[in-house]
Amino acid sequence: MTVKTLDEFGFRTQSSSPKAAIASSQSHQEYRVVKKEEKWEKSVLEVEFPKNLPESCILSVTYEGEKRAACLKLYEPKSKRIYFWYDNTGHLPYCLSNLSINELEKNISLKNHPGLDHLEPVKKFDPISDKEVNMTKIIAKDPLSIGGRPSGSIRDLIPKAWEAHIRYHHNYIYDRQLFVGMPYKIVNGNLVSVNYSPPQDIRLTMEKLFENESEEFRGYIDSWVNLFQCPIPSIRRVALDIEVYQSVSTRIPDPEEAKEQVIAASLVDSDGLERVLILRRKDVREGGTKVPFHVKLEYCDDERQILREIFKALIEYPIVLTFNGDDFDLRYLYHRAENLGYKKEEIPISLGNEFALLNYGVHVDLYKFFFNRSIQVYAFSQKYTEFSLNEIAASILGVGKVTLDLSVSELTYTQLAEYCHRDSEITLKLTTFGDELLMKLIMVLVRVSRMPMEDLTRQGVSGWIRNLMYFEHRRLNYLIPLSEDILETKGQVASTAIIKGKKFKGAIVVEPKPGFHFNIAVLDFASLYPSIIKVYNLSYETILCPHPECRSNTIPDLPHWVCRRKKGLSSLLIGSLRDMRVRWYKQKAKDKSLPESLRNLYNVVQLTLKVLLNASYGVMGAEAFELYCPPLAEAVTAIGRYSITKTIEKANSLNINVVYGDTDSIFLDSPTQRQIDDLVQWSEKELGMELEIDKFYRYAVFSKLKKNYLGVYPDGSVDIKGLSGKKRHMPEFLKSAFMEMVKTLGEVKSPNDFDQAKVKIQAIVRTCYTKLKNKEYPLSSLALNMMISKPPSRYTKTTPQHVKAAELLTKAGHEIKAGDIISFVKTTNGQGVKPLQLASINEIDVDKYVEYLESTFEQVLDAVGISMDEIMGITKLESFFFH
DNA sequence: GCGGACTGCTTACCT
DNA sequence: ACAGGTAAGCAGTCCGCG
Repeated sequence: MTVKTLDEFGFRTQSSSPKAAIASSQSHQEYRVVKKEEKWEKSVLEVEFPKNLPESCILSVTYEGEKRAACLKLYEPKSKRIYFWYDNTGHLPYCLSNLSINELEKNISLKNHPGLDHLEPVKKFDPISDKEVNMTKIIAKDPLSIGGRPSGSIRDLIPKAWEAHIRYHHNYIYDRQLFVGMPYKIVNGNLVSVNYSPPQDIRLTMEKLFENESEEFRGYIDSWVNLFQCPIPSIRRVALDIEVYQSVSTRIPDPEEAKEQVIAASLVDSDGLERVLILRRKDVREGGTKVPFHVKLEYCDDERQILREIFKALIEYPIVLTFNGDDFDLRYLYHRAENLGYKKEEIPISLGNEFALLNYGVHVDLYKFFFNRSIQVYAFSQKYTEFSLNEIAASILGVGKVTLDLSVSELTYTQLAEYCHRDSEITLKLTTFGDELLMKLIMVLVRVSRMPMEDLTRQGVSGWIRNLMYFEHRRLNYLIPLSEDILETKGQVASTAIIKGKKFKGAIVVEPKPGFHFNIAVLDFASLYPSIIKVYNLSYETILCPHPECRSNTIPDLPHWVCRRKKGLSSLLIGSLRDMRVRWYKQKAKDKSLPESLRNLYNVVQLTLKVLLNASYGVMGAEAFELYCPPLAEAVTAIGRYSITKTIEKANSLNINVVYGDTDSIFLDSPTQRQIDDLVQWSEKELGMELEIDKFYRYAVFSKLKKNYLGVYPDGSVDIKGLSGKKRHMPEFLKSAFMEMVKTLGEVKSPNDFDQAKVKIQAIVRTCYTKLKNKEYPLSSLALNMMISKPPSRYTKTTPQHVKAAELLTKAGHEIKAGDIISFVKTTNGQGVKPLQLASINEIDVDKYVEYLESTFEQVLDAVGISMDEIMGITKLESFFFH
């Protein structure tokens, strides 16, 4: 029997899937896993099914096509295994119509639809009109009948269908109000929630912290505390990586064709087992490196043996980790197995167009998760800037991939083993470092977003927030609105963006006061936009609400008004999450009096909230977001502009000199503690916003440019924002010269020290200049490294320099794909650029590099009263004499 | 036929 | 497929010019 089909995901359907014999909840055997050795040979898993299951955690919810039922994947921590539970409540897919049953019954094609089960009247609360509405629930036998078929789906047969776009397995979670990531039991075949209650001291602290909030708001806080405090089980898992023979070394093997042999695979698990499977081949060179002692090297004469061992792991481990397994490893294995004569039901993988899922456990593709911008920026503070396993592992773990001089096909067995092993070793480590930070982050995100782990790790933050909001709609029996209806009733934006092509006005950037300023205090609003959403009751249903009496409750700078009668959903959700982070988790994460493990946990929650909160405003202004509401997004930024403007006015009235500010921050020149306190109190009282000291600089340097400055902390470390010398694409020689200058500026303690610094900086520039002129820098340090964001052929409007270089590379036989970093140098001949790989030192355009040197240093030096022209004048003169 | 003024494209950054 | 605002460098176009 099959485990599930993936129609629900909108996948290309595999007609059948591997034979994981799983009894239904009606089964009466004891729960235990039976591995039959003879079955293993076919990679077939047999599980006798639990009628009872001790406390287990829901990792995932899917739809099982053959059983026509939702299926839960539960992780039981003692046996460290996954158990399935199928819905036994008779839950069916449905959508909603505003037509009555009578009206719908006149619709012949609906009435005769083979997938139609029955019709049912329901009352829903419509948040847009703020009224109860009568609707009809159209209940179907299977999800595809509602929607998803190219034609003839129920949702296409009626004039307007609500909630028909929601994936069935998500819908099931909402209707059952399932807490994914939380503990449940199976008792007599039924799913039973295990109640968790946080320790009393935490409950009391929360009560105290939020005693002034409404009961409604406190309700949200309570439910979050449960989710965040409930212990997270450590989940048994394995990292998988395969190597494929390459006939042409620059060509990546095609996973759809899977023509070449799988020559190696490694499986590194969380219990310390590390295996490498190596295919014996002809003509493999002898020798090579030593593979670490603890790694189990297994030579296989037949490629099928390798696949069999991998498939065994795929039906054994609750979580399988890969790096790009969706697009490569699992896809390749699937088609390779087919090519080798495996039947579909013998392969424990289900392929979709974009995903590769497992029939037993949960496949987490770490590439997808790390690629998520929110994770990159907010959870890892931009620690990694490229998305290769090597880059990510090197910057997070300090260990990268094994570097190869040859292609994998040319390696000796042990070299190949070492290479392959390292990949899965670091893949696993990405989930174990920092006390399993990443797994915990995923689990907490699963809990907050109420989303299955497979979906969560593959979707963007807008998907998470949508799911969270939908879940809440269902809890309150709110009709989930159609995006088009929000847009129609909430109309157009009222502000104009400064940038062409943008939809509405954004934040204010204060004109910096050029020069250096000693003793700078930087104040900012704690989570400005989420605070605004909370304090101003912003939500798609409260902005421009239908009540005449609310029209006077307007937003500064805009004609929009906000509801007075009712609290907005997103205001409550985002507001409560914001408060949890600011008032509790952020502080606890820093509390040195707590044991490290606890602090760690608080940090995970804090980071999770950061990710969600930072995106909460952005999604409201993103067309692809299902609850997209432009007037709401522009209201947030308008109130933001109002807040910072009023705060600057107040600061000025307190005689504080504001030298710079951006969106939610203000830079104050030598304020007294008293002045700061006054300002903070004023903000709390007049704006209802928490203004706090973010950082303090011994001195800061501003040019006339916005978003460009340098701040020196009291300990001499330097904060650099926006300056060219720090930008990723700048050549290495320039970045290191720039950093030398920065270090010199870090030593400046008082205005008088600039004279001394000037002498040192002059020397730095001189050295750099002479080395350039004498071509003493290695070619690679002269290379600009720029990302190519789309394939070279898609640049139709202009051909930027890095694309020219990419074209030259393509001609030379390299494959260039979107996201690649193109390294190129400036040359005097040809098109003015050449890819690093094809250039030589004597065609370098030295003058161009001198220009870069000048402009980069100028950004900082002009502001501290050091003239770059003067330095360059002297430098050029000197170098003239030296020649 | 050429150079300056201008606009637009692209990337990288800030909040 | 979270937003808008800013900067640098370059590509491409237009216009004037005996």
